[in-house]
Amino acid sequence: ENIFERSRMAPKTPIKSEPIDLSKQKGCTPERNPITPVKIIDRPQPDPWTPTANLKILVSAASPDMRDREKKKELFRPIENSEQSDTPDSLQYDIVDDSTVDEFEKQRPSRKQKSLGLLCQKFLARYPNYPLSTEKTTISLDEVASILGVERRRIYDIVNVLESLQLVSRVAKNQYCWHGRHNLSQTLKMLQEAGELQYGELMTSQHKEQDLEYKFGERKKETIPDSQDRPLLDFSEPDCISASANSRKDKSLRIMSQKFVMLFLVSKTKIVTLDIAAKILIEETQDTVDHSKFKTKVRRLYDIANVLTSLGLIKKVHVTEERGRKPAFKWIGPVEFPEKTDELRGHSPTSDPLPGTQRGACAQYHTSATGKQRFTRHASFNSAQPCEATRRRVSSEPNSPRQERQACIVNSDENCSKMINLAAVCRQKIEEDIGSNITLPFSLLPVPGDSDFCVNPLPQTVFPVIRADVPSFSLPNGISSQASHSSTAAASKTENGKPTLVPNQPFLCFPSSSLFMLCSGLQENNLSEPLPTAEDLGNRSAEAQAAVPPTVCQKRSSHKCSSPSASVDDEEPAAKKQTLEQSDLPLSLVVPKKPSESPKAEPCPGIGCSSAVHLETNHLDLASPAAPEAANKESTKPLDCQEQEKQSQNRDPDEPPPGNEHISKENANQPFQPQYLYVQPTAGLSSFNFLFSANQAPGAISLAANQLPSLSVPCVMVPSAALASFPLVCSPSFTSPLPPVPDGSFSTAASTNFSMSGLAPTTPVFISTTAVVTPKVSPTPSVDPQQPAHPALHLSPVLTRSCSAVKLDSPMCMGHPVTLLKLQQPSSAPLTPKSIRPAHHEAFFKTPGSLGDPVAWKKNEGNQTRNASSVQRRLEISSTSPD
DNA sequence: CGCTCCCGCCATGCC
DNA sequence: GGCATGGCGGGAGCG
Repeated sequence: ENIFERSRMAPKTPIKSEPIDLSKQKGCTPERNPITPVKIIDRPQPDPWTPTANLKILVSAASPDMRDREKKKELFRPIENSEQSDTPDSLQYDIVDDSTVDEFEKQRPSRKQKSLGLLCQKFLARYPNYPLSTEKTTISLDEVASILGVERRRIYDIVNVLESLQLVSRVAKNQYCWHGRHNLSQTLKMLQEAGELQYGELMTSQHKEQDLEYKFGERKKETIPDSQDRPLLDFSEPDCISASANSRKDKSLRIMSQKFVMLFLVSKTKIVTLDIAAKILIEETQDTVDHSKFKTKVRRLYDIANVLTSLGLIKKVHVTEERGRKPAFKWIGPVEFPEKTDELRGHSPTSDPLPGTQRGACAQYHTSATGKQRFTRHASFNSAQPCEATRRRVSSEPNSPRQERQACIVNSDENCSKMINLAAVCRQKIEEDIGSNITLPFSLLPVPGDSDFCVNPLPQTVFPVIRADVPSFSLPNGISSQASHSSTAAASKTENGKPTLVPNQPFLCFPSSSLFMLCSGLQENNLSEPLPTAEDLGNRSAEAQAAVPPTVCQKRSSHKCSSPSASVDDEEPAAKKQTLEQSDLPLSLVVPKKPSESPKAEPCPGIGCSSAVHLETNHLDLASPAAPEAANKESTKPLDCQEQEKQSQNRDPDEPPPGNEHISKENANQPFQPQYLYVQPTAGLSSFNFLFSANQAPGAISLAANQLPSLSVPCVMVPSAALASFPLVCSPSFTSPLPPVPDGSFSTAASTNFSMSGLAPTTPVFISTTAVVTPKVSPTPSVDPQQPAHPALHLSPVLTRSCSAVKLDSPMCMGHPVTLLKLQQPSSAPLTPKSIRPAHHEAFFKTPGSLGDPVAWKKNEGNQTRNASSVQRRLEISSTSPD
């Protein structure tokens, strides 16, 4: 044994070659037999090449114990020790150094050397970050395991995480294909988008963990009712939604990894503490997490974190909170992702290195599809699942149980189709939900300054956001192409500091219960996005949804991070801040301060169901939209961010962070806080509640001048029919003389104008305390302007939160679902869809009756405005009414 | 002592 | 029944 060891040692230097050698492996060599290799020993050695190979063999042969012993022995050797000493603790992340690492490890049996992180580094060192697209590198688990001298089990841990980021994909049994980082940015982008949808604002605002935790728990319950953890993005695995999902908690590690990454991407601070992450990730939405489970989750997170650390995506930090110091991880990877669906990176961008890369397919699909595809709802919908099933089967070719993965890889077409299907489904859903009533109802809710929650992030359920362009709203042309253009254009404009978006302000509609948060800074950006016409909505809805929300989120995040370039700088400060302040809470979720407060409390069964449905759709959406989005919108994002920053600067008062808590803090500091938009999808599309932050300073409003009132939009709530009774309420505070925006602008004038053409009759308009938003109702072709009253009808499906809220609060509410106002022109609002609020929603939904008099509302509003001042004003209809 | 997290048992699922 | 995966958590290394 000793001999072996020695031999190893010696070669080690040469070992460096190993990686190279491995490279040889590239080119999927069939040799590598995908077949389950017989245990290491058996497997034929691919490379006799160097002595290393022999070593490998030996190693493989040797039992772990043997190795350990040997290592230990070696340790004792003086020389070796000296060498070892070199390797301080640092297991550097240098991928390249694997050779050194190897040595160290070998030499030292120490635990560290066996760490998964180190192992991962070694693993990564073996493969090029950006492999030539032409070559395929296959990874044989057994080989790698033997080479690295670890058990296969460990390799699985690594591979699963890598797979979650699409750095590798499973090709066959025991065989993975190395993709490298070509797609990493895309993957991250997708995750970010998905994360925004799921976790929405949670992360953005800095909250205390507790809050987060609670929120998460609640959310999950609500939003994710059924789902266990499904891969948000199932890159390779299509199965997510499909039935297979459940089996074996499939790949929970991968899913966890994705979620974990999502948390970072969504988090403003980019710091996530393990415990929060664990709580969030704990499937059990159900009751409080058991301790044991929590513990287990944390262990898993460590595993994931080690791999991510090796990838250079995160680093460990500590967040000090009141409670004490907590372990946390900070995202040090890319924050901004190029818009392009293509590779952002120089590396083989356009051509997807990965044959099956969904993205590529998606992108393509996207472009072409965006043009205008309409999928029949059912058809698409139906097709979707079948597709997957088919896919699996088909893909199953590789007998590996995980055919899915293969499918992904192998069948790019399938992926594309899948994506398409998803998109179609999304649309359908949107269309259905919104249906004739496409009009986006807005519920204006006064935001109480103190409301705990600002925004509740909806974990998953974000529905596709629909952008409504006021002007173009109905325009057929609007289609995706426009949207993309406009969005980009808008973005660019915004960068210039001009709020050009005006005409097309996107609206986000969230069917189910999604909340949107608007950040002042963000708003502009959001606004910047072109509003799609109604049709666009339908068509693009899926895309838009995915795209929009994310964009918003990013923007928010960008606040701090700001531009990508800036991000780096920002990050550190942010981190510091966090540590210093509290912000350490990596994830800032907007959650009701008190869990108890959260209206959601317990998910109502009914709600759960509804939500569940949504979820699925969402998932679908996520997957599909993401890709397309990237192409169209992403471009805007960065810009947005910048703009935001600019804006923020200009605005001075505005605060970047949307989070309520955030707001609270910020508010304290700054008079004007960002406004939020709340969109509550609870009732499904039928009732949308939008909240606009009330805080806007008049000046902010002025921004609106552009047609992009969004920035300044305070809070607008459009109550349901109940509200109808109320014509429009303008917050008194609303002094800003902003030039009334033509249509949807929120300007005061607008408020007066509120009468929506379509909605006018019933639609009540609400204006937040400070600002008034008038949803313009542009005649939306698809939407029924007139139906505003109907929303209730729609509500039924939506029940989810609203229902819960209703249930909780007052059944009455149920009866009156929120009336939707059609916002034709969301334009004004830079809404970011985010999570939904739980309890608060209730308030929203409450009909005036339940709430009390409309007058009461008004009063409330007035009060709120007074009280709330700049701080977030939430529409707390509930506050007054609830009890 | 608490944070990390290695290690490997064993369940799950597919041949 | 064998094998591939991978969930899981005991318990030990480490600071």
